[in-house]
Amino acid sequence: MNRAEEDYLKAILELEAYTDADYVKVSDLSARFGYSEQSVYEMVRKLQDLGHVIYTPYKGVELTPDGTLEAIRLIRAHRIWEVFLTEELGFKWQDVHEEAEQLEHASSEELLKRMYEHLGSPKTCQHGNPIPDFDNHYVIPDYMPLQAATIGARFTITRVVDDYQLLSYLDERGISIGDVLTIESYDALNDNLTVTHQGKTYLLGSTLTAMIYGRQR
Amino acid sequence: MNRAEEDYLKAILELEAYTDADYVKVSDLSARFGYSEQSVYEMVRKLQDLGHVIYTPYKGVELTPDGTLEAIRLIRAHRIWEVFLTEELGFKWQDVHEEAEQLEHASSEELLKRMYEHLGSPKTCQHGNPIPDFDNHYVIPDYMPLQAATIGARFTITRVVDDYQLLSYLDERGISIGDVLTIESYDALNDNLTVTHQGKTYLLGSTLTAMIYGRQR
DNA sequence: CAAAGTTTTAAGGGTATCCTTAATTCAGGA
DNA sequence: TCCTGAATTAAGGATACCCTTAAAACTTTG
Repeated sequence: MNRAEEDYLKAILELEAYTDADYVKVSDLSARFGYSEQSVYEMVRKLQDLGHVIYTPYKGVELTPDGTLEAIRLIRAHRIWEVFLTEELGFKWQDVHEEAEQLEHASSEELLKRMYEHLGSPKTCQHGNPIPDFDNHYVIPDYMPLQAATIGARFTITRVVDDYQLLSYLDERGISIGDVLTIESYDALNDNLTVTHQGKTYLLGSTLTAMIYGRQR
Repeated sequence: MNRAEEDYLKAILELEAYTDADYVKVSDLSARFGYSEQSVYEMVRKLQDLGHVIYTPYKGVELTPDGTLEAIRLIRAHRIWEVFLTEELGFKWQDVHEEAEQLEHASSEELLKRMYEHLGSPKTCQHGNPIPDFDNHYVIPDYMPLQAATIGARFTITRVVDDYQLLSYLDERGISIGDVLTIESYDALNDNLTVTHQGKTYLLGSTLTAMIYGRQR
């Protein structure tokens, strides 16, 4: 397992999860990495030879059980590092992605296990994404996007997309996971949602409301 | 700066320090890495083109100021990680070298600065090697090898070579940096030094006594 | 069901980092 | 000083992972 292979496997799992499909298109991987499709084909063939993926022409790539495990291992590593960087070293949550991206490829299982315990075995990273346990149970909870919340509801944020702009916006306003928003109104014309958070009112466009997930009641 | 370049620069600094010479031989680097001499020549030429080293045929390689800084940065990273792994995660000191070797290439300056503070700005790693500060002051203290200690002296361990066998030996016996050994006797025939540590007596061969450094009084 | 669009494969390149084998050049001891 | 062994350079290869351009195969849609 080297860096390139690991990046591909993780990307395949993430795209699978994101698009909710069993197959990931070569063109999607190509777009994701900014590599040519030819390069992706070559790597996909290699990963298939190594038994990590199965590639069906004109359908796409799917992870084998083996490849899934590797990908989950990387996602776990990534999120454990993210927690460490924010919780212990005081990094802002919008600044940890790149660091974790490097570290996840440089840490042994033993190290990650110890880190995980050291951090108190957190169930999610600070973005609200679940941290797969060391038995590789990885279920993505099905939260509701803020976009879909109903007027008057109280909406608890459980997960936000790891997007620099969004995270910075929320950080500046002191909004984080677990906080409650009250849905005040929706302006259909401008596609703006008005919410209140700890006494303050915010106008959120659909770009933001599509990236914030939670539960309403 | 990529992994290969970084490894070379660090190796050059370490070999310079180890052999106490201004120049490092290509053959030494070749032996150190287990690469062919030809490969080392190629990399040395590349590092010279990049301005990190100066290579004088038939003399050897020396680091430029720029190359020295890079190498010191890596050594600092390595040692900061070693402290973290032993102090915070409870790794045994003989088990941290490989982990740190990976992590040192995956951590930004910002991360290292935060780690360093988080660890309480330690002056040395747990092997007693100095951690260069962020102004890149790096002076290797000139300790006496245990080998050279005189009979009857009390010898304080200040540094041990990062060697798996040695570290395991010391770990099993609960001997670490700062501990005091009393030099009992020397058996010239078998080149064995007898020392006592916390009431227990040990017979140390020259392989070990050459890798333990300290101060005597 | 055929054209249009997408996906796949083929062919040929480039760079980085390693390799081996075989000259050639130099330094230091006899 | 000359010779020998060590150090250096040259030449040619391999693999990994990226690239572009272009042809071929397939899918989807009008």
